[in-house]
Amino acid sequence: MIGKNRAPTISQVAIIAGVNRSSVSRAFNRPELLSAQTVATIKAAAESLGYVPNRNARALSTGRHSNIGLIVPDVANPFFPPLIRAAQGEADRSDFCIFLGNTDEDAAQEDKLLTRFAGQVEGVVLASPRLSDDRIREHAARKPLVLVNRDVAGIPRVLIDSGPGIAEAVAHLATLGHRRIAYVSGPGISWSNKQRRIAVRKATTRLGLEMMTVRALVPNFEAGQRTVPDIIATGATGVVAFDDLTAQGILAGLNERGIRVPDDISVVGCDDVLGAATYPPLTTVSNRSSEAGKVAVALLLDILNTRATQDVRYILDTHLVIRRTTAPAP
Amino acid sequence: MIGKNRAPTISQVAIIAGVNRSSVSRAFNRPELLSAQTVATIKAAAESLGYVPNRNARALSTGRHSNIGLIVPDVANPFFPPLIRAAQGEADRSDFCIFLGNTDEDAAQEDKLLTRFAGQVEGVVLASPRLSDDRIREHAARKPLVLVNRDVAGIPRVLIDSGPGIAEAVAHLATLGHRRIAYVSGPGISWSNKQRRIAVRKATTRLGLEMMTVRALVPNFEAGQRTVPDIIATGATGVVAFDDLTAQGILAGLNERGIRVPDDISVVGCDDVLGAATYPPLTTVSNRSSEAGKVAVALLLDILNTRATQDVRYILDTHLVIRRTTAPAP
DNA sequence: CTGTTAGCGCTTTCAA
DNA sequence: TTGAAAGCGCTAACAG
Repeated sequence: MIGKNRAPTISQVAIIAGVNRSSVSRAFNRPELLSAQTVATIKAAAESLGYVPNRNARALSTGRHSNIGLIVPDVANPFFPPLIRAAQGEADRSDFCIFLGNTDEDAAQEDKLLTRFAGQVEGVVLASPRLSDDRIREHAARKPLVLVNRDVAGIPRVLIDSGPGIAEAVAHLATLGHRRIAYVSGPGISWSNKQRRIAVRKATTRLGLEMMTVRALVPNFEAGQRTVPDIIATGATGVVAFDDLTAQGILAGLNERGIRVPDDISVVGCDDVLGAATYPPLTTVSNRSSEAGKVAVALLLDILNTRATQDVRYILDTHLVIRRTTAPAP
Repeated sequence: MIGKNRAPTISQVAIIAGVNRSSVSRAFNRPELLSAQTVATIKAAAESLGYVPNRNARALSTGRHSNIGLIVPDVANPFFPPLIRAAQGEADRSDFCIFLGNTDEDAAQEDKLLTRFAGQVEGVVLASPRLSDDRIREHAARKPLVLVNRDVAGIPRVLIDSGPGIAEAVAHLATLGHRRIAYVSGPGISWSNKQRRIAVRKATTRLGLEMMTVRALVPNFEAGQRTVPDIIATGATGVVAFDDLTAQGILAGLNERGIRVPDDISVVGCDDVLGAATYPPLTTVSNRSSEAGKVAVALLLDILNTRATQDVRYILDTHLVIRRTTAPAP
């Protein structure tokens, strides 16, 4: 029988150290209130038992769990792992643990996880939530909440603004002589998608280009690939895709039909999650998801510390990363 | 001031429902012990307050947290997100929450997280741990532990065996008439690399093929791309790469030089982390990291339920996934 | 069926 | 500088 022995408690330490339980507690939290002698004895006793404070019990009495929740729509979407990793690192610096939640892009699941986390976390970071604004506000009213890539007034949020990057991308295409630009959209509910579509619209209008929209139902490789006929139908020579996965699918679909990139058509991705790992290497918009994760956690921790609500709207700018899927219009 | 209101407690519900606190508890955990009437009243009261049981407090009294830990070396390594996602899904089915830990491939960090999780989780899944066997055993003695891709006798573990998949790959190439096979290796220190190289060696020997090894220093796109001249130099018509990232780099490097895949040369990857997202879609060896995550959690949950130690050694075989980078030898 | 009574492991006044 | 006692929110015998 392994793993069945209960962890040593504060009382056991107290007994073998010959002190009261409260002293043991102090030895760990406010050692300056105790004589160096006592602290030493207690630490030694604790050490000998392999005692490690039960964070759970501590939380019950203090209300401070030193846990935060992190909820993402899809762990396996390459946009999120860097964000998760950075969030994790930032939490770690403050001795916080992270509860990870995966919602499968489902609002109901978000709700479920949020309530399941209740009572175990001090606050949560909600990345790209699918929940309605109202529902988000309700949750925020119960517990500190930081949003990533969702712009709800009054709720602290960190937003990756693809605007500048997209504007650069369109300008880049215009410079290369492209006059008809197709935007291949992502999920309709997504804040990012709306933002990107608008950015393309604005840039094309300003530069006097034509813009068409092609709909990809979900942001992934296959969906991108399937949009290729529609893209061809638009007669566009420049394509801006919702994200890199979609762009990669488009690349594949184009290649399949013998349409050369960038000779016949130029393609720009968004989020730079594939690095240079496509062929040809994808021109794309930088994503900064890792910074977003770090900042979101830092913000949450700050709110937790100051116990003050902050209506922060933290913007991370993006820029264009030119690789080899863009070239002069044919 | 948002997010400062304490969550409603069982006592508040009890008061407005006009019952004892224990009845409220029963209404949620053992409703069959109460009259339907009482349950209804209580549920209504709870609902009106927005009461949700505090899992933390429950855990303190029952010893069951319904939380597990999941520790991985690097969230951003594409091998892990599917594992994490599947683990999460499996835990979710049993209403378990997951603490996620990232160790940056660092044994000390593993230790740290393991103790930080103590008292908050019932057990943990350790993926590809860097800790010593002894240390792992110590941790396993305190709390149920399931290992992924680490073979320590006596500790329940799930192992992904790339051997069969690689053997299939080589056989597949042989069937297609390839006689000279190049293995593009991964990092020398890696256990997986060793395992895979040996598998290629064994299969080529058995089938009477020639095998050459080409060294890629790190397993990524650029390194793979840089091996192309060496690959060409070997005169091999079939290539087995350490992993998909390397294979993708090779694809790009080949394409750059006008060498057609699969017409001129066949390429096989390993780990199937890219799905069909390369062009041409990559023939590769399945990795099953997602199943590993699912199985590991299921195993852990089972151990938790039965409260019995099980010396399980769960092997996940791999197989060849034939896509479009392999064809008859020229 | 439902209330009473002890705790779970730890922190935190309040006294001494 | 240390101990005593109350309590965080919930569960679990034990009565009734």
